[in-house]
Amino acid sequence: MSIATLNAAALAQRLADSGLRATPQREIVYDMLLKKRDHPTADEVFARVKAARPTISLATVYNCLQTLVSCDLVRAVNFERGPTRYCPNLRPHAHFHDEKSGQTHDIDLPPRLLEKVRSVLPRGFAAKSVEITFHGQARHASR
Amino acid sequence: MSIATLNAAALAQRLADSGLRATPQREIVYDMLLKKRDHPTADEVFARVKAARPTISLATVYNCLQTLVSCDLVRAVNFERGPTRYCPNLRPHAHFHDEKSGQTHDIDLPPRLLEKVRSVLPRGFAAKSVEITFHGQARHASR
DNA sequence: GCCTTTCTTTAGAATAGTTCTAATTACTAC
DNA sequence: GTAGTAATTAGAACTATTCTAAAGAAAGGC
Repeated sequence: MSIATLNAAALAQRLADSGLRATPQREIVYDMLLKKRDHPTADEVFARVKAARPTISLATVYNCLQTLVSCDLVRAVNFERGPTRYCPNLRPHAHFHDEKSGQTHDIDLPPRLLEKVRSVLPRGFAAKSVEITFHGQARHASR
Repeated sequence: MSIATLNAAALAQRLADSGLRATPQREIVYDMLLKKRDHPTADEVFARVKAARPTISLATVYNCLQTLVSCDLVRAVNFERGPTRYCPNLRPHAHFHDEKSGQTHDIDLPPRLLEKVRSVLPRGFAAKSVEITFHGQARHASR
């Protein structure tokens, strides 16, 4: 069984859990995110998917991305008011946004640190999620 | 000397440092941010300023806010793709975004914690800034 | 297997927030 | 005062995204 098939099965399961259907569009969008994990925008995903399935529409790409986010298979990432970027990395991690190159890097977060960060919240604040973003410059242009 | 006068003087100084002029528009926009620190959007600032100076334009409010941000007197805060919010709190702090009420709360960050967070960056990553955002619900609706 | 219902996709219009443009107005320095 | 620069203004333009309405695909009941 290929990796793609495995992913497709996992995707179908997650979708079913939310009462949604597995469709070719959802599968291909998810596959593209897994294949090149460079935090693409919806437009970039659209371009990549279109190469393999020219009839797909931008609206569908937006729909699929939203669906994947709502199934917790993909994270939506925002820097300032730039276009939303999509990230299939599900481990707890922060993002490093390189202001020169525009590239985004995942930075793994040790669970203990996340706990420490959460612990600064005063009584009465219940956080569902914590987002940590670095802005700066990375020495190595690629990754 | 009143507080507003002090602020105006501080603002004028900061602007001069950047080779910019102190204008009534910049002063009033800054004053409004200091007066009600509820992380208003540009539109909200526009409405508040307009009450005191009806001839101001939305474009000017955007210009002034950008100027204040570039002078490091104000921080721009973004949640997902919502409108940018503005915050005159210059101490290092995180933001708690209450998903129910839409309110934003400042959460002070101990310098040691910020250091710890920065220390997760691998060699080669030079962060100019770190942003920490909590999403969830706060017990007390007001603040 | 057909029919109904529900879900999904699609193209294009619409929207929100922000920035741009070009003209006017206000300062500042000489 | 005049020249040169900076700031403001109204409205157009722009970008990323969502909405709308119609068409297409899949699933369940019988």
